[in-house]
Amino acid sequence: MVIKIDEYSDVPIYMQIRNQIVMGISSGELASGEQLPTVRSLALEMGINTMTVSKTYQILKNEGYITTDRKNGARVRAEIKQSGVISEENKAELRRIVSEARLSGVSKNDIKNLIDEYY
Amino acid sequence: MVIKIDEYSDVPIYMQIRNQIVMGISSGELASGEQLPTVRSLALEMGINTMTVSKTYQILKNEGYITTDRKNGARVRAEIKQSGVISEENKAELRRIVSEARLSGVSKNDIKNLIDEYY
Amino acid sequence: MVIKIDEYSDVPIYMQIRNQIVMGISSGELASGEQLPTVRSLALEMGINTMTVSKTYQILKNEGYITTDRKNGARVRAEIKQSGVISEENKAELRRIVSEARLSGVSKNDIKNLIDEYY
Amino acid sequence: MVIKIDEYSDVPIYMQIRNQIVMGISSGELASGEQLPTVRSLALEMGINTMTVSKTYQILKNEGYITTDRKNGARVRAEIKQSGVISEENKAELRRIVSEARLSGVSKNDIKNLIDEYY
DNA sequence: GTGGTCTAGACCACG
DNA sequence: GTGGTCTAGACCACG
Repeated sequence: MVIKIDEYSDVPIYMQIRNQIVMGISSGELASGEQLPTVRSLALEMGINTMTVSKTYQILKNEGYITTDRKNGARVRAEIKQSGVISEENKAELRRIVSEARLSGVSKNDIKNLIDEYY
Repeated sequence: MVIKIDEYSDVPIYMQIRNQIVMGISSGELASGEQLPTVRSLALEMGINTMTVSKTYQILKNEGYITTDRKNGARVRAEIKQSGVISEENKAELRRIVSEARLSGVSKNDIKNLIDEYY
Repeated sequence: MVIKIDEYSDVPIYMQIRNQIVMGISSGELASGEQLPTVRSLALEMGINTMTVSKTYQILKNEGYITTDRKNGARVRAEIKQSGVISEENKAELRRIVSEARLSGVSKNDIKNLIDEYY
Repeated sequence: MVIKIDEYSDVPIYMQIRNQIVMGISSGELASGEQLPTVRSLALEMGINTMTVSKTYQILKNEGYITTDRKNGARVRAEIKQSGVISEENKAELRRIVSEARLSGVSKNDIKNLIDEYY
């Protein structure tokens, strides 16, 4: 899986990587149980510091998306806990996006088509 | 229109205000051409720095949502330009949210229902 | 409140500080809404790196014990969410401690007296 | 006695095994003088490194919970020395757990009921 | 002035 | 070899 950093983005690097890995898991590009690159190799590959990648992995681990151990490195977690709900933060973000889309003249159906595309 | 600040949020205050005004315009709570409070009065009312409100208005103006002049103060722009598309940033955010919702076991329809609710 | 680091402990520094702040909040030594030392001042006072203190504050924030913002620094959160239950991790730890105490010849009542003392 | 490793736990494997054996001795599931599996067989059974099991036995021996010799292998120690007190480390841990439970809205009695259950 | 992010580099425990 | 911790130092956004 290719991870790309937008150096001009306001989103911190560790969060950009986190987001792309989450999307990779969701899309199936990263399979359940699949090995992730080591902290060092990913850092080297992306030209960033190991601490930054380490922070990403710790967040993903905390969120229950991956598991890490010193022996095997990081892996996509076999059984990701399903809360069954969208977080309040994400709901607020979704509402903001929908509002902006509406003001830009985007139809409700156009948004729903994007949902279909991304889901 | 009542604007509420979440002191626990990571979203900067100026951005929280900006988002709520945009959502207010989208929902119609803030009518086209409607006068917004002055920077000073809004800052006073919310107990925040005038610089913060000023920054919010500057952004809203740059985004084309409001107009400002010394005579009339800030007003909701009569004709907001409609690009007809969702910004790349918002698309990326939407994709992230959909991915996380999917991994949380939320169905595609549940998300679409939220779109209906927010649109 | 005085925070003390045991440099010979296996518990990481950031976690030692985190634990002491949590205990301070629980005991009331740190009042609701009370200001915590700034990252820089605490780091200086304890002779450790700001990153280490920063990590502590981020964990406490994540756990809902404190709130941080760039303006006011860190404060004990006014309304700490109460799950009403002991985490599985803490239950496992408690069970381990009770088992070891029992094997050391410590009576059930002695342990309960400690609970009274610490609660 | 069945020993189970939680691959998602931050507790090192050698410590997880150590803890379960100690709890097994305390509960009586492992009787006084009972033979423990050999390092090799336990490692094979659990699919882990013999070094890991060896480290576990070394610790248990140092702590006075088991005896080891080349002839008899490892056995639960017949007379485990009873200090009569809880170690300072365990007291600190207990205090942390009680503090967190209290802040989570868990009553003193709920904790004591757990003591009854685990003792 | 505050917390947040990031780097370069180091050492450590686990296995 | 792996992730985890920590330092010294820097720059940034927010307010």
